[in-house]
Amino acid sequence: MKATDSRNLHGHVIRELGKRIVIGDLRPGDILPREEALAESMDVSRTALREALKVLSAKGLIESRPRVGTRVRATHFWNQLDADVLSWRCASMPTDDFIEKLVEMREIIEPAAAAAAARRRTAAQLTQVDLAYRKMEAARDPDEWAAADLSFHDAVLQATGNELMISLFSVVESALGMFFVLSAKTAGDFSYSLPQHQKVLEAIRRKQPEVARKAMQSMIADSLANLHKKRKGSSKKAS
Amino acid sequence: MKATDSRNLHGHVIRELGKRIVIGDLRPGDILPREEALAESMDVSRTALREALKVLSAKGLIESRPRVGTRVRATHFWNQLDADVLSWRCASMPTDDFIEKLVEMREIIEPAAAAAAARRRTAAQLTQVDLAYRKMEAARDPDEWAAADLSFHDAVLQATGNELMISLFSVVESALGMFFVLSAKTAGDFSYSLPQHQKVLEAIRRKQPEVARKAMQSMIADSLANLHKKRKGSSKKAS
DNA sequence: CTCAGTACGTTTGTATGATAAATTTCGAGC
DNA sequence: GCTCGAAATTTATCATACAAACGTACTGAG
Repeated sequence: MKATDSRNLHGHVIRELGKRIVIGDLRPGDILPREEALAESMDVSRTALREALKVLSAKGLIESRPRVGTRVRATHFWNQLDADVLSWRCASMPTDDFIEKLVEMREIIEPAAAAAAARRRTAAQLTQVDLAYRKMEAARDPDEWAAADLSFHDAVLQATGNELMISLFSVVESALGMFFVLSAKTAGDFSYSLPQHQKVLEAIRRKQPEVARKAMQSMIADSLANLHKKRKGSSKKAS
Repeated sequence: MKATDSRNLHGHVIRELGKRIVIGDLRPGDILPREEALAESMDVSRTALREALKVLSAKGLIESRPRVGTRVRATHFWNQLDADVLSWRCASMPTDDFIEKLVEMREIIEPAAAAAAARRRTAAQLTQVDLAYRKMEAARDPDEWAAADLSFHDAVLQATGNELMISLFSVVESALGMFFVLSAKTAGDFSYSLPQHQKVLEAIRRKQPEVARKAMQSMIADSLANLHKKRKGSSKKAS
């Protein structure tokens, strides 16, 4: 699911430089070495390096000008919603601060998506949500449940018919996934939230936006509380 | 404020190809001409063309593989939240459908942002919101008011301290701006929403998230109703 | 002495041509 | 008919050269 394909050489350069910028190894205002020198130091041709620089430039991380060089741009120019930028940040940030921002985004999107899905869903889209719910019901182990859960939320998003919302969710979700998909799988009783999913499903079936919104809201709140409880427990165990 | 710099040659190629893909002139699954042929047809070198292709590839619009060629990817792979992709769509879509999706995003973000701002604002951030409000109060003409209005909403977003939300809003807002910033300026009494802005400001000052959310919600609802009224009026006049 | 204009050097921008790598397709051998 | 390999095509990468842009510094005039 990675955006940059690291099979390719310039993809590797993109990641390498991108990470160094996002992590803070290269800070805003800094001027990168000349293309020739930089290319040599990374063992690629200037052509390949420039292709990478153009991509980073499109992500808003850098800016190149003749004679002056390539400089790292201020963070408010960065394409924060870019899948790569997000994943690079996730790969570096040890603080919980950034995770909370991601969670906040999820808390905003999902209830709104549930409401929109309840308002505008087609019959086919409802079928997809229903199908995902039944897979959750039928899940016998955490792996199956996690996969079905993901497809449930995905089906709800699809039912909104708003590709901007879908895109936003998928970006945030994949970034968040790096953190607590695993902890979700280690839950003792993985199906505790099944009734709440059912409430969301029924509200969407009956086209009741506000009911769907509330149900999704409480579901996320519970999920977060559960996660916090677990984290507290594990940190206790670790200390 | 454009993301792609059309001063450069490859920037021009990016826009040209990007638009043709987003508009639908080149459809998902289509294979582009060979790089050599494409470069010649656009009067650029293969180097410049490839730099453009890499950027479009990073935006998820295309995918290149040896021997197979460069193909347009399915729309669900597109970086829908990319500033360029969004602006290219806005430049083409004649239907109101897409605008409604943008508005929906705005309706989701802004109340949530107001609530988050009320919860976490610093004193300095409050000062900025207050400053913007006073500029709105002092505005004497629609231009001044529009500028102050924008800085008010921007200040609220900044006060959330969540750069993901800021980035999302700025992308959506700049896309929406293409449409109804103008109609907002043609409003007869441009300051009709001042009391509602004050409510938002006061709620943020007093750190009342839910009050701020409601105030922002009703403000947007009014703004939309006003816009619809105007559009209906103008379409009546046109027919 | 100050300011403006111009020439120069450095760095990115663009072009060209060549070679490598990957992958599909086709053919040969079993 | 099936499998494996060779060939052809297209992208991937490289090397080199020149053009354009933009600071910088120098020079000349006021």
